[in-house]
Amino acid sequence: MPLPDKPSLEGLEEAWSARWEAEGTYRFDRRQPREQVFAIDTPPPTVSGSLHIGHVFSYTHTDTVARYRRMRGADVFYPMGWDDNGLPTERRVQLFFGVRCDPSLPYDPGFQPPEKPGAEPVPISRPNFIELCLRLSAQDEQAFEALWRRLGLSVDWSLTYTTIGERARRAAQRGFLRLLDRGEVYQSEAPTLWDVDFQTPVAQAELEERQIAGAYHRLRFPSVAEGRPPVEIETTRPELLAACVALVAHPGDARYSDLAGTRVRTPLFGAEVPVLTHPLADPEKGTGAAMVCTFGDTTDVTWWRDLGLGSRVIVGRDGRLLPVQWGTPGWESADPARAQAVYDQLEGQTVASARRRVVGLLREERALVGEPTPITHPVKFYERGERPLEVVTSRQWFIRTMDHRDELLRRGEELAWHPPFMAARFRSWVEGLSGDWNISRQRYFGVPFPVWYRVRPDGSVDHAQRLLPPEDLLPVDPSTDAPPGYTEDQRGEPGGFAGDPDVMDTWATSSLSPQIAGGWEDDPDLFARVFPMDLRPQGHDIIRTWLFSTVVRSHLEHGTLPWSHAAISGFVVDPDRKKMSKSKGNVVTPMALLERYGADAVRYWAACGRPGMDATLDPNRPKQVEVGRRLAIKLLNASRFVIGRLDQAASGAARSAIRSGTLASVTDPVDRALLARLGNVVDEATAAFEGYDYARALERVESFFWAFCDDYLELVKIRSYGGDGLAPARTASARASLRLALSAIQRLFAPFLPFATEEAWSWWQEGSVHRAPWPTSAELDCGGRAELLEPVTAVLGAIRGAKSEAHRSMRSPVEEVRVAGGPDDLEALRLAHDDLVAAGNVTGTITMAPAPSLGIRVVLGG
RNA sequence: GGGCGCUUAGCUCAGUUGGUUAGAGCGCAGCCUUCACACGGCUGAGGCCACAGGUUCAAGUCCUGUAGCGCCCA
Repeated sequence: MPLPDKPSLEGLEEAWSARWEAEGTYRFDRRQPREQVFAIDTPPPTVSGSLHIGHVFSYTHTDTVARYRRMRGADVFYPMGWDDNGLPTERRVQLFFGVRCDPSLPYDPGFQPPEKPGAEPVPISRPNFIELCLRLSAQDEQAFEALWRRLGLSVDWSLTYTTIGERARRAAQRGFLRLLDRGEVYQSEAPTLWDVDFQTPVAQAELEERQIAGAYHRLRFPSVAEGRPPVEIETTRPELLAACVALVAHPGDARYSDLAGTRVRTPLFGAEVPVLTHPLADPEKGTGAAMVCTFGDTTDVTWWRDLGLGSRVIVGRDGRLLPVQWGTPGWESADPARAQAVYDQLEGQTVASARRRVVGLLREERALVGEPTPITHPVKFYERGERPLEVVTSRQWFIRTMDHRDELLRRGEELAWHPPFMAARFRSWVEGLSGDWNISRQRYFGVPFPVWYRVRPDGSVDHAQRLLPPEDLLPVDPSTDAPPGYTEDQRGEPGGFAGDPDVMDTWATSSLSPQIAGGWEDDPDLFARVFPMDLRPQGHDIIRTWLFSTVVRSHLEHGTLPWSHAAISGFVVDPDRKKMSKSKGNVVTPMALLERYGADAVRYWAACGRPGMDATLDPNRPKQVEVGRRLAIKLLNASRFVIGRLDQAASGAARSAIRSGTLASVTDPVDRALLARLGNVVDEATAAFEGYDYARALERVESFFWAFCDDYLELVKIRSYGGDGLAPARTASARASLRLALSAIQRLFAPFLPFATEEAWSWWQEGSVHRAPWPTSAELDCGGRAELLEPVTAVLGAIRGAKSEAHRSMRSPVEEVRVAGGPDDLEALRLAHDDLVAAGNVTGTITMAPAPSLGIRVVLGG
């Protein structure tokens, strides 16, 4: 390819991504044995969201490592997945098409969504709804892929998977059935955090605490025994009074030591409840005593469990108060008729309006002490939800994690974390686990549980009588498929079957990403070549979710870690150090940046971010991106210059001799010193990459490159031209050194600036730079001494400084340079004498005198 | 409340077993339109390395404590 007159970054992305795709540059070669493979468990982005700059940031980190490994000769398994499974897609489909899923409707094969979403969502069947989910996520995936290609990710696009695709469904259902078979998954009626808007349970990992405004209501509970004083408690949820089953105080709280074990009556409802002690009762909060309800929050669940209390459930899944019969077992009252009369005013109300009503009633009964005190307090929310979570009791599937905590902690220690301190995130999460992993979701667009139940003769579902499919039938959808041995007309009929209506939590599927991408059981040959994988790259925000759940699944299914290394990326924050988020409105769209500055520039900025460290980005003035763009352009220009020098050799034979010039041609000490210094840089960059520290590698290479351009190129420029009075061997030495250095520099930058390096490489080399071998210090070793360059560049700098201070042109002549220094310095300067004279345009002499330290004086010519 | 991270030039950040006079880029100032590069280049100014103790011949680096910021978990 000819050297361009004026190199440019414009258009490189389109041209080279097309070429890489056509030539299969990043194709995984599945014939390679496991030892040759470097397998990456790439995070599948949620396609219904939008790709933001944080994605670009962390995926670039991974890509630099992938490219490094490929150049080191590894066969890199680097698939992309799309996480289309789950709630975000459902929400997007509902809004985009104006529909809602009604599972009771039959499938309509001819259904077309409305042109424009109407005011009222159109109810459609579950299969129709899922079709729309698939349709929309396919569109989103295309947009995502285009962005990734633009960014230059060296992904093998033939390996792409989705978390709702057939392979994923089969893997998730197979994984579920195997855990069920081994007793590691179980079904249970249990208190569960529930989002009343999303109508779904929420796992511990999806929780978020928010500070919200509330009020302490001080309630007076009369003692059952005559003559004893009442007990006062403070609560933020007076509407749950009917659900109160006990009062608790801290065992060390002297105020309540006499009362523990006595009984009190609930106001309004007259239910007799015990006063108990528990260490979780906080003596600092309110009166020190609290009421235990079934259930106001997770602490209630703990008290209820630890103290073996009965339950009075009053909040339904719709967030409204359930019907209750006072005076029946479990609902005892000193005055059942009155309790019922009170409760009848509350039944069917939302918790918020029930609260107002209860407060009014308490006030009338003088059971409310004083006025409510406004406070802000932490309340648990679903991370995507808008209303506080309720605790409801329902039938859910759980994967056992509590039994395996110690083993999981050991897995965490076994894993190599980059940076190492991220291991603490995993450890503290596992140590703090409070329950097994709830994997049930009452949603539609997810992997269904592959389970049916027998229907009793009376038409009720017998959850104990499960009907399971054999593995070779997977994936199944129990809502449309009949279990083996049954026909569809027996669905819901006495003696027939009923499908499990739930789908799995998204993490229950994406926790199998290594298995899905690696072809677990579907393609045993592939799986053996890639699993366990080498690297899991991801953000630190999902250590407790994705990383944790992947470790759990691999541990339980394969008895191993899913990968040996975890590389954790930080966040992108705005100039005020605020995390970028949609709600703050400080999100940066990556495509605009890529179009404006080019992919290499954006990648440079990303690769400057140390592993695990947050990076700042000012979208109005992305300075590091601008620096990256300058660097990429500089690389093109420097390449053009060096390659142009090589081409200056007149005859074709001489040219090819120079192009293939070997270390043997490098005879000049200055050139040898340069290659020695570069060899050190290669070693440092290699060591940094081996430790997954791409940022350090980049920093080393970049600082060498600037010095190479500023000093070395200037020093040998004249000599590399050859000509009058120059020994041909000295010119040949400069050219060979330039050639060797440029080749190494281009390869060192290739993981960071894939487009500019590939472009410049194509001007003079065969094949892709991304398939070229990573440089080694051995290929640059010609016995040079790197230190030699230091006094030489110091003198060069002094000459430039003198001219700059005198406001002279850099080409202006130098009359005399007087150098004082140690023997090594002076020896180095003697060796570089001719280059210094040429580069500095020294018309007079360079004189040298011995001295303890280096001193330089420059006398400019007239 | 517990854990983790950060605090170095106006800004963004390097600084890896402790070792000369603490680095880079941006920004700023000045200069150079030089035959790779004006989408440039060169030169320069600018720092009590958050604070207080300690270990050491020697501390930005190790230890202890304090403060501020951020994240995670209660």
